[in-house]
Amino acid sequence: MKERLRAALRAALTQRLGVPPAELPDFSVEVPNLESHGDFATNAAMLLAKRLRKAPREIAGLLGPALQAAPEVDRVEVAGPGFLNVFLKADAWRALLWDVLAAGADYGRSARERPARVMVEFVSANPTGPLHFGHGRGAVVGDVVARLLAFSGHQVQREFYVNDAGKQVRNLVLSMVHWLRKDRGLPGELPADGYHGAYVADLARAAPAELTRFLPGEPDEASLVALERFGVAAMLDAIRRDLDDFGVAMDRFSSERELLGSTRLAELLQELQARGVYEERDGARWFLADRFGDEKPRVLIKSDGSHTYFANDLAYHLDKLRRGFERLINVWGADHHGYVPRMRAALQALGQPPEALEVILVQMVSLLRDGQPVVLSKRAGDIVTLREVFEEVGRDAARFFFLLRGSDSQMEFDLELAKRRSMDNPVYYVQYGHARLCSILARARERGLPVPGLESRGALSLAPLELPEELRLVKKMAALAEVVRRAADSCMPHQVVYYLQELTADFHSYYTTYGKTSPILGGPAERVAARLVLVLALRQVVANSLGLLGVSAPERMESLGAEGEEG
RNA sequence: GCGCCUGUAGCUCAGCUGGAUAGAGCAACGGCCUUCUAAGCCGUGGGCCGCGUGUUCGAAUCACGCCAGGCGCGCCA
Repeated sequence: MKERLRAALRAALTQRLGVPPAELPDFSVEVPNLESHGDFATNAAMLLAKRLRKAPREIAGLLGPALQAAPEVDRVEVAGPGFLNVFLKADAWRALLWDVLAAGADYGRSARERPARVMVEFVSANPTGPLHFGHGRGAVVGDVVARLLAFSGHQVQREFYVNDAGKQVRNLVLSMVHWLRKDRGLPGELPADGYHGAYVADLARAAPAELTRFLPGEPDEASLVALERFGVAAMLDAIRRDLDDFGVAMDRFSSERELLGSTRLAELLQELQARGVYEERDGARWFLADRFGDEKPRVLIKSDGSHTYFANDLAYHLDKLRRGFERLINVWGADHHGYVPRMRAALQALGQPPEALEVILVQMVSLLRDGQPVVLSKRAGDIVTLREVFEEVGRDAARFFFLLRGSDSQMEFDLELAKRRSMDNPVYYVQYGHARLCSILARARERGLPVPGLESRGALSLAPLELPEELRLVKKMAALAEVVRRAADSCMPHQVVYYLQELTADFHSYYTTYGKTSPILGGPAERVAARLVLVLALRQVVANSLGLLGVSAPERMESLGAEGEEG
């Protein structure tokens, strides 16, 4: 509808006001904040005031009739400084309910004229331990951004980059060796950057005997590598399980080590060399990143001949582009932000579009228990794992909480609050909306009331839906596709959360306001039928939205009991 | 010192690419359950949108400068 109004405005501007098509202003067509300002409003007249040397309201008066021509339009008003407010006929809105039922689980999905091939790389935690609490936010944000992109018509691939080649995995295996020796009473110390957690000892003890034959001696390189592979594989398995149980899917785990084995890096270095942006200094090899907007040159090959993490990661990003992905979305912790200009510089230096790389920087999450920060001692190796958190508060609540704030705001995650089954907890509010809708339908069937389906389209009139609250709900449902597209394009999944909260709030309000005077299942049969169509459509929209967040849509929720201190 | 993020109600945060009278939840206070789940609803109070200048028909939103908090500035990952 928005697009049709836009087209009508463009036509009116060129034909009635003689504005050349090339000089059309970039006017808006928006849903206004106030309902009295119509279903849609445009600022076109104000933008043209200067050029046409006319008062905005006068121009608006000329444009109005053009919009009026559309069959869905009820009336058009000139308002305020020169806004055009467009009101649609109620019937035009009501018809949308059938569209919702027809589309079902696909309602809100968009098709793109030109879908982009998008890679979302996220989590990418070192395979040296289980996912900890801090990984949760990036995991959910990446997961939902991927869902949103796919639902809004793009082709999406999700990947986890496995840093299985560097110093960290070496620290892991050395830590394992330390624990093995300790078990046997052999001398030795944990390496300075070693891993303290008890899980490392468990991991070491789980190693098959043939991998620990070097004991009681010191391991040679081959033994170390073998044990390292074992440790990494086991940790990666644990990470996969954590993600799986948290509702986060990956299409592929890309191994840094395997990528190293390919010739990508060598080619890349040659290419940089050929372009004259690669130099040797002090025994190391540098990429002259400062020529491409970064602060300073960056080392690719260290003086000991090993690669920096950056070198390998750059090879990986190039690999993504070669595999045909046009948009590379990475979800990184905000502490890695300094890395962005470096990667962009390198892509640019290699003749790739630097803007292909989009980085979602997620800010820190502080963990609270009952309002007090949870203090963690890194030295003692105590970490709060992601699994502990979602097992404590529940997967739905954990996911919802991580999505509750924009990625670039730091946030607090209060365990007690997330667990609380009360009004403070927004996830239950939304889920309860869905359960309530289901319960109305169940009650209707119990009472033997016919629940209309799509087959009633055409036969059943929706005209009895005349309450302002009912029309408001329909209008909000109409916005889903645009909300999803917007959230996807801007990588802001929290927008869907807010949408969902508004939608369910409108429903709860409608339900309660009329619960006594005009209950959904009361009154004339035609009205009940029409309202059941509204309920069916609402349930679909709520379910689809929850689905996009990876949060379950329960059909019923256990009642807490009104007189409940218990529980 | 330089760079990135943030600063909006008592608290936690929305506010889309500049639009009309700045919103939500929680907290506080007052109401609503014989009838579709009260995990709900209705109402009241609460604001220098960090500060200042600029851009323009119009700024919480854009630009610049300050102030405050967080993070980063390795031949670490």
